[in-house]
Amino acid sequence: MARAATTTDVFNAVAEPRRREICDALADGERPVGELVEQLGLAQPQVSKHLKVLREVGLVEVREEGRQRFYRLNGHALKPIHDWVKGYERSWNERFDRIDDVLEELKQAEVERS
Amino acid sequence: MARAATTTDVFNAVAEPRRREICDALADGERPVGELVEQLGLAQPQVSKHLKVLREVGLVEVREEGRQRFYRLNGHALKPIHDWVKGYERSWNERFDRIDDVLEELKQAEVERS
DNA sequence: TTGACACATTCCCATATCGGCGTGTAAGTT
DNA sequence: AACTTACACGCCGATATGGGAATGTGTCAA
Repeated sequence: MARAATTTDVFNAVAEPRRREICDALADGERPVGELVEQLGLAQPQVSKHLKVLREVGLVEVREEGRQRFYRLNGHALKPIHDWVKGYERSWNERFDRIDDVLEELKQAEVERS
Repeated sequence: MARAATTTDVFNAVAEPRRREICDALADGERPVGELVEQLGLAQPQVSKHLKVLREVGLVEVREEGRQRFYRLNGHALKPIHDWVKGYERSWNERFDRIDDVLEELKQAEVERS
């Protein structure tokens, strides 16, 4: 078996840096392909291909208007990534250390109560 | 050019489901390879290979003890993913809607003050 | 109709992948 | 020393990739 297709899930789709850049460029509203081509400095076909991948995993949606196609982001599709990573947030977020302290105190209180 | 190496960054390393499973298995403490093999139901060589990828991107670290190698997670390496995804959190987290409301109120107050 | 424009699709190709399988290597056991 | 255990590493093969380049398709303009 080879590596999983980029269109398998959002994790794979977003592993590609250019695809993340596209998301970023789409963060504050829809954009036609041409504008993305300019902004990313990539050839138009590659941008279209990246957009296709993003479409297939539901990260972007298209609106056709004349000969232009406006792509907009569907950030909701990123939730699975967020959900998975969130579990490890404790590693760098010291705010959780304080929660740990509180939990520890509660546990102590429990012990003392029994 | 082909697809970026899995060892390029954490995004690529974690795109592989089994590698995420390994992280999950390591979430609550270090484990020897054999235990991971059991838990994941994968062949030992593949687990070792996955671990190597995770090591190269700094997601896991090893501790040698006799003929065993205990791997532990370094969740901090996931921060880049979290940071990137967090920017889109607004899409699914309604809590941000309330923040938007607050910002709107502040803006209104600013307008009224001037 | 002809042409220009905005994209999408296709072909080509060098490359890295993941799993299967066999083998190396160091540590512990008898 | 011979054997076993716990891993790491190597080779193989089918496959999808991403960029380059060319071509196809639908829309608007003259």
